[in-house]
Amino acid sequence: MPDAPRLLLLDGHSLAYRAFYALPAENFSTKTGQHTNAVYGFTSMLINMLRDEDPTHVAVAFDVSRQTFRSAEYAEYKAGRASTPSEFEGQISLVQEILDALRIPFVQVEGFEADDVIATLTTLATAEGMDVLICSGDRDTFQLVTDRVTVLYPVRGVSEVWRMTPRAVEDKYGVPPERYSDLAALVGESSDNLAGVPGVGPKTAAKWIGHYAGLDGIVAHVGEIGGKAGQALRDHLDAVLRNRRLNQLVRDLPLSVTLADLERRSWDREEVHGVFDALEFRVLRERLFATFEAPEPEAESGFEVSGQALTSAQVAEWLATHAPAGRRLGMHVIGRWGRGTGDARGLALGTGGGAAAYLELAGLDERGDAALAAWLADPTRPKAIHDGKGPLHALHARGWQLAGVTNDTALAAYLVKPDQRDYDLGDLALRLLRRELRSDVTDSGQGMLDFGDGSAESEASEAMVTATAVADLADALDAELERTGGTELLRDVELPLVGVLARMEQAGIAVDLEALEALEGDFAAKVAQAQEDAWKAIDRRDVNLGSPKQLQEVLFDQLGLPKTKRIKTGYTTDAESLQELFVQTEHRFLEALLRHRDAAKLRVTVEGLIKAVDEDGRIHTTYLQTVAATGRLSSTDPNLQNVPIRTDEGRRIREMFVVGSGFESLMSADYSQIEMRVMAHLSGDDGLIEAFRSGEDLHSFVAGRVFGVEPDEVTVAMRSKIKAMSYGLAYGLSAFGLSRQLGISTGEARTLMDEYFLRFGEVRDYLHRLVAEARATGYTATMLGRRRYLPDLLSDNRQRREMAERMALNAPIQGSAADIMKVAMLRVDTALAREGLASRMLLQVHDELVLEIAPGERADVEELVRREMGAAVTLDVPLDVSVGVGRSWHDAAH
DNA sequence: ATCGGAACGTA
DNA sequence: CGTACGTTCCGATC
Repeated sequence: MPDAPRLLLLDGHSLAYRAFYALPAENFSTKTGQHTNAVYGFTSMLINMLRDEDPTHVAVAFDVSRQTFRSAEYAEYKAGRASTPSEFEGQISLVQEILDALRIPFVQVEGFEADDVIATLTTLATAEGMDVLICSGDRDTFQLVTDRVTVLYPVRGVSEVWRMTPRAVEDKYGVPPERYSDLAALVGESSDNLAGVPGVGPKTAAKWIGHYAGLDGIVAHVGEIGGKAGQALRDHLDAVLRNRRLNQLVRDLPLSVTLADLERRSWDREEVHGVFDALEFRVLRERLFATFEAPEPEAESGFEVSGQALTSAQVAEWLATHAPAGRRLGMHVIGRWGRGTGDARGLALGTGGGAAAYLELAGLDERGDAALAAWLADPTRPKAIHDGKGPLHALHARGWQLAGVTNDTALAAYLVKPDQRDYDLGDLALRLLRRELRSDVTDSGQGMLDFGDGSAESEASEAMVTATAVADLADALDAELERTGGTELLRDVELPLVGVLARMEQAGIAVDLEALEALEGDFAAKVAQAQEDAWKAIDRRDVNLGSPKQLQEVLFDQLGLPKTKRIKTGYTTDAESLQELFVQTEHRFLEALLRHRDAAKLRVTVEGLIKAVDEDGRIHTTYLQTVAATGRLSSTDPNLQNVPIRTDEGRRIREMFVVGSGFESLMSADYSQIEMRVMAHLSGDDGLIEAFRSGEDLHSFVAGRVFGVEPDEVTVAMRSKIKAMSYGLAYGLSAFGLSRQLGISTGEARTLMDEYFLRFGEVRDYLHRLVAEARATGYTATMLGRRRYLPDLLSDNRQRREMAERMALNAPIQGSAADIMKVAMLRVDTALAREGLASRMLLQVHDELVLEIAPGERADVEELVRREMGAAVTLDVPLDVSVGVGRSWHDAAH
């Protein structure tokens, strides 16, 4: 049975007004200065309603003027309301322009309120057997609620609604919807300037209504009601009856529209574009079209694949037929990989047109191997693959090279939407192709797919479907990247980087395992001693020092120490707070606990590294290229991007990373202050640019300017304050945050920031511009055009919005630095090969590269690295590279 | 067995 | 109430 038709009715004025107060007006205005926050919020709600409720009919009701039959009866009706803010002016007519473009009728009747129109349409619609949804911020509409009529009442700005069903009204107010007006009359409605009975709230009113079956009953028995409340009711009975007359909605207005006029119609694309363009609603327009023109991915079908298992003898011919010059194949490798190596068992190839093939790699003879190797290694034979670094290891392990990869669908999807947590092929196929990774494989040869084993056969089939999907997805993502300006980034940076990273992973870095194990023992002894001391200090041995919960019990219950910062699970026991407590109380337990924390952390770090040492005595990390939303790499299993360096004890761990046999030394090359340099360049700030060009110490230079002293008069304290502030800038640091970090007052921090921006004003302008542009376009972009989408910039939730603003500030800076480092890695890699050097890159730590230097190559490599890293991009400031060399990573530090 | 929170290491 | 990560441990939950 089809669903009953559903009518959605919106109260245009009340929703726009809600939106106006939910979204900050200063963040929503057009170039011409017209504020649009109310229009934006209303339209956003409208889109959500259309999407979530999928109504068959829609209308929006508006108030016409303040003069209504209600104000005629009671001159004070709605009096005392603040006059409409100037920023709200004109926004109602803009809402109506949008409705026109969307072909949604709006209805208004002179002398009546929007709610009366809604009540009338509700009455008409229910008589016709329709379900009705009312979206209004006016509680008077609750009187309309029935089994078939639901009110959606916005709460918390415009992001959430309460669904007021009969049950919900009863639960909330203790009366059924048809008695809600009685309750409101008794209690009063301050927003309408209708006073109720003093001292009577919803609870009392509901009790009376229940007892006397409504307001009529209450009036009939008004003399029986005792107590102060009863007397108050008798004193104010006229007002109550007046309230009741005024809050009664009119359900039989003469209207110029019929229900048939309210049926949803398709809109005119051009007109919608025009209106949204004028309002500069780029993000919202995307959402509108995404919601209504590309319905939720619903798999229409699987992939039609005509596949065959190839014998060695067939490989060359199949490739010649199905991958003629220039024709890209999707590939999928079956195997295992990790820690810089792997193994491949099978390879599936798909044309995307339907033809697919599968090869058992172990079974290939020389001829098949040669044919495959030639195709794989040929840069002019295009391939697409999904997350190809692992498969690359697997192919390398079998002696094959891979070239000509023109798309990696995981990387491409990452560039299109870098905030996703993973890039599962099946999800991408569903989203972009609307197909399921389902096998509709037909056997194109006679029994060619018969491996004599059902599971092998289905594995081969699935692999061919996957290869086909990769081919199709690659095409779709090519188009998507072209649209969003990511083509070059994929082709020139991310794709070539895959091979570089694979070689770095494969190389790994040598460690001194014996020394590492000795270090573990050392740290373990420190942990034991610290634990002993801590236990002794509190005279008990049953406390797990690694358990925040048990620590809270000890610190705040047993020892009665002052409470620290609140967190979800109680009070924090983080190192900073413990340190503060220690300064206050000098309790021995705290000292021992902090010592235990440090040692325990170092011990587990070392343990993790020991576990990660491979048979070749080296640690092979895995770099993730599609994880960090800003474009950085991340390192895992183990993470070699967070090896301690800040403390002496921690640095001992870096001594364990050493040069491997056959090499002469380790070299560390890092960019100094790359993010500040990016900021100087992108902001064009003369002062900051001069700071870098002068070659003086950056923080001293800046401090000198801010404090108005000569560079040699800058004190250590001045420099460190400025250093903290400079670094904080790129993170969206607030005056509050700065004050907390520096231990100064907020006022002092504010003054410091003001002074800073007085001297480096273009930096502030630039940072503001970043956020404003991101708000307008919906995304930020790095120097190489890497985008990050931040829809929360328009959230009505302040916390989310401000978080997004800090992300918008940071993403282009951190991301541009990441771009530069990626280009540098490609250049260094290429130059090492070109110059025939045997030295190689091992690690990348965001702004640092670690290389292993072959005998006699030190000077050449140093020159090469300085040159290539320094020339990765051309900025208005120099890109300084500092280089150090030594037998260990620690010794190579500088 | 799996998950979220807290804590902490890096840039 | 400063961004971006990954790992470990605990303790609740299944």
